[in-house]
Amino acid sequence: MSEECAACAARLKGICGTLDDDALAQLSRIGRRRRLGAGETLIWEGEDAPIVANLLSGILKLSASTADGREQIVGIAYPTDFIGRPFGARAGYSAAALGEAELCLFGRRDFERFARDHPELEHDLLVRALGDLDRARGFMLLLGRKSASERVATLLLDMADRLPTAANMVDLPIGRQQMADVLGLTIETVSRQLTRLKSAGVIALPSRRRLVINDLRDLQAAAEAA
Amino acid sequence: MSEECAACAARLKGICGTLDDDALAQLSRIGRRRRLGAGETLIWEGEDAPIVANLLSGILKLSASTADGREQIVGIAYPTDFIGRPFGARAGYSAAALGEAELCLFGRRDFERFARDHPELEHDLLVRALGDLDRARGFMLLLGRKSASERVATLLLDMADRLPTAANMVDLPIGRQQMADVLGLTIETVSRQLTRLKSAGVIALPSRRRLVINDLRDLQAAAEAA
DNA sequence: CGTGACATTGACAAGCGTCAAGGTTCGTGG
DNA sequence: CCACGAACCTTGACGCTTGTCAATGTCACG
Repeated sequence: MSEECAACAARLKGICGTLDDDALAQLSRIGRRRRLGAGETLIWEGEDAPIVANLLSGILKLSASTADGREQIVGIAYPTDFIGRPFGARAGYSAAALGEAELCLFGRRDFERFARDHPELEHDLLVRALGDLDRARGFMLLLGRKSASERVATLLLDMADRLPTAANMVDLPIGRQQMADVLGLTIETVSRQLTRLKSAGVIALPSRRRLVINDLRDLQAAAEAA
Repeated sequence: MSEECAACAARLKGICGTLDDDALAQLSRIGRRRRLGAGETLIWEGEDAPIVANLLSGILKLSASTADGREQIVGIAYPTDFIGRPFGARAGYSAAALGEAELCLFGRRDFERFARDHPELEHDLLVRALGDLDRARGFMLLLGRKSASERVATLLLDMADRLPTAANMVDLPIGRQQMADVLGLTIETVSRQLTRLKSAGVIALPSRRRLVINDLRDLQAAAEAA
């Protein structure tokens, strides 16, 4: 096992978490580190993606777009998440860094070969894929059937859930435009709904990227109807 | 291997397709057949689903709903598709038969145990899950960013692609309300868009459940913009 | 031939997108 | 430390798309 792997952020919770030292040593031989600058794209929608990766730090957005440029964010990757599409060449969506990010990259073919020899890794990938699928389908309900205010409230709750929170305060990892791209709305509508929730006293927004939840129950109510 | 398995529709393309005769014999011991009547629900959203299944014939809808009853279809299962959520108890969506259906059922726990002992099966499940995930994410773009006419055109193309087609003619497996539930629209909007496409000469609708594509290119164009 | 489910059509209203004009925040360099 | 500029966000006015409500039409089956 490489020095790097031993000290790696993803050693426990990333895809390497299931592997023993021997296997990890093998895997480390086909992997390499890479930094991504803010906004840099790792995978392009529609192209043959020759790589897969494990996200070590930072946040990536996974997005699909129409021919005329409308964009929909179809997933957000957090550290230790697996990125890419093994066992199938064409990428259905782009992956781009929101801010600086660090990854552990693998050639897709190399990785596939390695995975087929390591059932415990494939099991882990399966569990991750099923979780992603559950999340994607939950979002389909939001995108297909929820109103703007329900969408915004749902997203705030989601982020409060998945991000470090102290005393009901969350540092938002994305700006308004990206919230809009996640929710299938425009930036203006997101802004208006945030203002509404603020005026109603449900939340406070002490700065652009900081959220305080004043009344969790009201926010949960707003996420389910209104 | 049981008699039944040998003659089964899913023997080749279902999850059993990867297994050798010995393994299949084992699997057949924990599986059982079941018929579902039209509209019957196999899995309820939010409940602990104790089973998984392989669809043999018929079509199932996978759907999620809001507390106040709005429904979104998050997937459609065709014969040989795998249904259910191994390695996680709570079902994120319901599965119900559209018309008569026949399945091969497994206890979830039994199936999980079997899968962990058969890496080739887990690999197959992984590939299926990744495919489902791609499809779900493609639909997120549709639900978040496409107009009503683009959505309807996209669905028609999708069905023409995945269903038996003869001379540009497709027998639609679902009614207008279910199209609306797939597309995140109302039945009236679906109906109006179909009328529009019909009036434009792009398609013909000789009967409720029968579609003829007159001009494939126009339909493809309609799916991408307008 | 009648009945009920399914589909179409129309009128209207609401919700969200579009366009446009400020306002705020943050980083940079003076 | 302040001033400036750019990016980001908010707010307002308006109109289009789609949802809602209601009436009518059509098909399939008994």
